[in-house]
Amino acid sequence: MANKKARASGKRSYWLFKSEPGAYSIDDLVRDRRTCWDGVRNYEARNLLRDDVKIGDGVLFYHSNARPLAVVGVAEVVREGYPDYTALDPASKYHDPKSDPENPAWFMVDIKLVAKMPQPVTRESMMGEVALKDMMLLRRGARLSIQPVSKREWDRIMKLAGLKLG
DNA sequence: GCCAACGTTGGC
DNA sequence: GCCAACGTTGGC
Repeated sequence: MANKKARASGKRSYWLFKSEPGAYSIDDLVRDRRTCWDGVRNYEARNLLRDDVKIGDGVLFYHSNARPLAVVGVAEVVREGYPDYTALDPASKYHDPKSDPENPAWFMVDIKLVAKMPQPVTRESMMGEVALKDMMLLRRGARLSIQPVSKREWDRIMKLAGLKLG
C-alpha cells in the first residue's frame, strides 16, 4: 500500500476523520484536547487505523451530516492503533456482541487537537478547488469514515483555512 | 425526507 | 460462494 511505502521513507501521512458533530464535534475536541477515536465499525477503516495511521500523522477533522459540511479542525495522531475497548463494553453504544477479547476486531487511535479552523473549510468551497477534485471525500458515495489525504490536498486545505501548519 | 451507494447478513 | 434482502451512511 502506498502509505506503507511512505512510512518506510519516514514521511508523514495525512488523513481525514469524519464525525457527526452530534456524536463528537470539534468543540468536544477543543474541550478534551485529546481523545480516542472509538466506534469505527467498518473493516476498511479499521485496517487503516490498525496498520497505517501512525504517530505524528496529520488529521483533518470533518463534520458530516451537519451544517455546514466542513473540515473544522486539524489534529495529530498521538497513539497508534490499539484495540477499541468499547466493542467489549455492553454499556457502550459501540458494543459489538461478536467481539472477542482474545482477538480484537476493532481498533482505534488517539488524536490531539492542533487547531480549530478559524473558519470552517466547507465542502462547498472544496468542491470548487481543482486541486481537491480527486479527494475521496468529494466523490459520490464515499462513505469511508477514515480516509487517506494526499500532501497536496492537505496543503491546499491548510491554505484555504489560512493555517500555517506543516 | 429521499435515495444512491455502499456494507452486511443469511438462505441456498 | 452466490446474491437478494436488508440496514446504514450521508449528501442533497
